[in-house]
Amino acid sequence: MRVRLEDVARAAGVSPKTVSRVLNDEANVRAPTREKVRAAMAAMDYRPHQSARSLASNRSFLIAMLYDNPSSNYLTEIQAGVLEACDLHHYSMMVRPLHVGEGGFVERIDRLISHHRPDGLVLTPPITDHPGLLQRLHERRVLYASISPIERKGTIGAFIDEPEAARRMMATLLALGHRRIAHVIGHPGHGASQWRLAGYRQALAEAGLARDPELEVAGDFSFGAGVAAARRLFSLPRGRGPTAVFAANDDMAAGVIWAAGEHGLSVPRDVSVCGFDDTPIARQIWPALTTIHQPSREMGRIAALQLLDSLRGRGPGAMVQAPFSLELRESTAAAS
Amino acid sequence: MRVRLEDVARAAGVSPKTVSRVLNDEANVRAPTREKVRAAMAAMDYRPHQSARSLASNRSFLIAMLYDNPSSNYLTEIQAGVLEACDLHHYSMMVRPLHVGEGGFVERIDRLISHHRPDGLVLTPPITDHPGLLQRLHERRVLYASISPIERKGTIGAFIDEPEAARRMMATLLALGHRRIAHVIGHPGHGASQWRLAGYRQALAEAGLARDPELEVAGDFSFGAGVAAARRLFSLPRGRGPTAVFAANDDMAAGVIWAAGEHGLSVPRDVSVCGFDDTPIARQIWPALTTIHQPSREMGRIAALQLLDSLRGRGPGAMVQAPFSLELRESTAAAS
DNA sequence: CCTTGGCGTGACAGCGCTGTCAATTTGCCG
DNA sequence: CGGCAAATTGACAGCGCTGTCACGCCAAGG
Repeated sequence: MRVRLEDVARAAGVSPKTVSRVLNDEANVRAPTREKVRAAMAAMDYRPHQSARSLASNRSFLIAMLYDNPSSNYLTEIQAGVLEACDLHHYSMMVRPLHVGEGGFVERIDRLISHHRPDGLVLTPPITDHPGLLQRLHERRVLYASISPIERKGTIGAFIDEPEAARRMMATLLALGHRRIAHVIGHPGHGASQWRLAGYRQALAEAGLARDPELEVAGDFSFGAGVAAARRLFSLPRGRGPTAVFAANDDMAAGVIWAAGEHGLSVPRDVSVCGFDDTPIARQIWPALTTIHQPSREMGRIAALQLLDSLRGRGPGAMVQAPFSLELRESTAAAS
Repeated sequence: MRVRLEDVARAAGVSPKTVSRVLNDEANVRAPTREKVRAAMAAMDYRPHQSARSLASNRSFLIAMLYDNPSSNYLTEIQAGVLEACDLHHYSMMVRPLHVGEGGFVERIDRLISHHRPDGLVLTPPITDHPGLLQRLHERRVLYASISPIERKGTIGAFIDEPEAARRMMATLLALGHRRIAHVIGHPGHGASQWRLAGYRQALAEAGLARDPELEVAGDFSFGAGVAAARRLFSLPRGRGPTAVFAANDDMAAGVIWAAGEHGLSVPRDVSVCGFDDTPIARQIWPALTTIHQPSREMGRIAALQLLDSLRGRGPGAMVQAPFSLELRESTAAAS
């Protein structure tokens, strides 16, 4: 039979309740007692039974991560970060793919919560911004952390300064002499799309350049959208086309480069291309992509830690800003 | 307060134990009773409390998926499949990244099992083939399903006929007139590497072509390894270099195409390139990659279903063969 | 010196479910 | 219709832990 809390208590010469207190880092245990219990736990290699703890304390020690995001690179990074945080506090993590548009989206999550009873959720874009869901979570008093939500106020989690990052990217292109810079916009439901577009526009304005609606092309973060957008851009009459394309993420940038090949354009000689996110694909295409590096894993970790802090009653948790960096690679060059 | 099993029992006019029986699909409940209970459950929107079930029955209703694989595309697919199967049977899934080479690898899993007590595991390559781990799992009597393990005997899970797939790919290249075909080998620890190499060699033999050691280049499934391998291949003197490169996976094939760009070679005009796995990158590079499509998600689902079957005492579970298909795209053409 | 109050600890009763085993009912046969 | 085995149902005692509350102790204040 496995070691139970009761066994530890007997070995340490204290009551089960005291062992429980030590296990849960509760106050009001004298230091020597605490040490004695800790020693007994270690000596007996005691592993608390999570289900029993859950049943008795009405907590699950479980965090659920919800996503509706086609970018598996992004997701595994976030997931790894959340997992690190969970391990640190002996929580488990479960993951759940969803489809925001689908009927019964909120009900599906509701059922998930009833079934698995996670103590908290980690939301990723665009789930972070589903009003119906957020309201339901408030009603049910389910705590959650958000990664890069549109509305940061009153929410805990992690984000980067996206408009600033986009401006930085634009500054780089402008410094290379580009004046006709196109932007391939991300999925309309994502905050990232708005912010990156805003940064793009602001950079143009700051440089004293006029916005050209023809150079702002809709997309949805997918490779295919990048291809489609680029086809339109590269079909523009000479003089009205771009010398540089800033895609709102790497996948679309890869699509743009793909389409450049199709149109017989050489990157970066004929046209510069840059992306955003620094997913592995940025280094796996030719030429390697100039992009903004986003510390996804770190952001997952931070968000989960904030959530865990607030779950364990260690402060209210915060919305933490993470740093980004610009990765200058071979897909950008001076304007010809 | 939430609805408990006892409440359902009262509503249905039976004992709690009978409701429990219905909940667990046990035998020896008369059909009308079963229906009565089912109706009460539905009417009251009863959700069993997993922790209570776990505590009382000593099962966790949890499957853990273990991986040590850098390909996030592959992983999220498998993960999605496993999750589908888990949902079907109201199990939860947890995921755990690991590093096979690291010290304490087996102990780490041991601790994971003690802590979370999963009812079973789903293993992915190369964890499927770690002798120390498998022995430990047998000792602890932990059930597991494997995806594409080297040793299929006595194991449940899913696989595809890899040598046959590799042969099929080679047949395609041979039919295009290629005679000097290189192979970039996968990570030595993976069964897939052996099988794909074996299929490559067998196809050569069947075509009456001699093996050329210079054309079998070591790799490790990473993009970088593809680049390195291709640099060696493309530096071979004229006449000794390949007219086609069959990389053991898509990432390396992408690396080969990348290196081709570097060497001023045009794909597929100067050299044909093909991969294996059909991950998203196969369509996101230019030219799009001819490759073998592997139904990863389906394989994850099948493996998990086999595991669940055997966990729930519904038969012993089996090692199931899944179908593959050859995707002919733009990276291959007739030999020049 | 006696309160008062807070700290440290333990006794006890469940949390919501299932295993065990006994009680009851049913079906079937002679 | 009685008798017996099998099928069906229920009573009860936990699973391993924590919430609640009661108790004993000691320092500080009057």
